[in-house]
Amino acid sequence: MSRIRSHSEPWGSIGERLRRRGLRWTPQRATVIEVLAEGDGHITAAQLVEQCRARDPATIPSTVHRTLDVLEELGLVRHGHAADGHEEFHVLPATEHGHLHCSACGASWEIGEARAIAVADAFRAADGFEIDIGHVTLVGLCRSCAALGSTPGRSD
Amino acid sequence: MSRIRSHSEPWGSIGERLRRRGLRWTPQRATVIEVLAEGDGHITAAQLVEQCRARDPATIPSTVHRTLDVLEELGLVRHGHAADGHEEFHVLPATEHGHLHCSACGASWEIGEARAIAVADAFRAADGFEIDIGHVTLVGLCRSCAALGSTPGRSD
DNA sequence: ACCACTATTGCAATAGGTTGCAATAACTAG
DNA sequence: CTAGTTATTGCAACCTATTGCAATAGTGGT
Repeated sequence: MSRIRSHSEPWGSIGERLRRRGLRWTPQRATVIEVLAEGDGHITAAQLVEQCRARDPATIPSTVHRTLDVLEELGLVRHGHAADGHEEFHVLPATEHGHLHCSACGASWEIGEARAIAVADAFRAADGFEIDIGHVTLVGLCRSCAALGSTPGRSD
Repeated sequence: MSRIRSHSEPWGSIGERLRRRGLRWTPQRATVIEVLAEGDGHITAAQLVEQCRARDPATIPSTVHRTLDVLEELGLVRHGHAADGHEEFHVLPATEHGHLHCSACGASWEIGEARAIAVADAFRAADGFEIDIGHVTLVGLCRSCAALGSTPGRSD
């Protein structure tokens, strides 16, 4: 059995998947993937570099970035953008979901699959647009900040 | 009458508005505002720097960025994020609107006030979230790319 | 008109991420 | 198991955007 907590199935055979495409299985990539497999499915490149360094102090940022590019091509991660526009990565498999950010109190949270699909359906019906709801973090005011009449800040 | 094409009213008295707040009216700020007032209401900081240089080759990027911060505090511009997360500025006054970007063909376009309000209403009703629809560019597949079964690229 | 005050500028230094390239090492074939 | 091929790495140079600070120059008061 796998020793990793989650997403265990698709991660186990990555070495083979890489080799089948003429790519290579390296210790650096193994480190990146270990960290990704143990995380909660959301991570920024900077956080990933930091966590890789905990395992291998020789970790080089550019290698991590390039590994993420490769993993995205393989379909194992997808990048999105946080409220401030910075790149963040979603580790797959993940259910369809979205991110909301309150620009007044700075809170961020997710909307579940049902809501995400409802939003996507609404766009598809109205514009014929097949929205990738998870790609960007939607910004606005949360219920309580809106009720308080808070003004949007510049948290991003 | 004003010589500028659009947004003429709020821009005329900026010098006074700045001074009333203890801020100053400088030639550099005048250059930035001239360019903003003549544009179409959407601009990135880099584009703004470039256009300011056409008028004043001595334009310094950091000055432009800081001027934009001031104008945002005054409520004359609002920043948002393009599909790739880069900052872009909306010149006010502007009607509520949103931006869509197709990750397959790279096209970007706007959704009008009616659709923007409909989206905002839907979020308010479902989540109590007061979405700032114009803040981020929504990414996905346009009608024709979706119909062709295009795969999302990495244009961002 | 001048002065004092201080917001603003311009520059230099910094930070963060990206890119080019020679050296390394993973992989495949024999 | 060995050797050749070439993907990948690590480093350094680079680029864009941000920040600190001394010098400059708008402003309001006299």
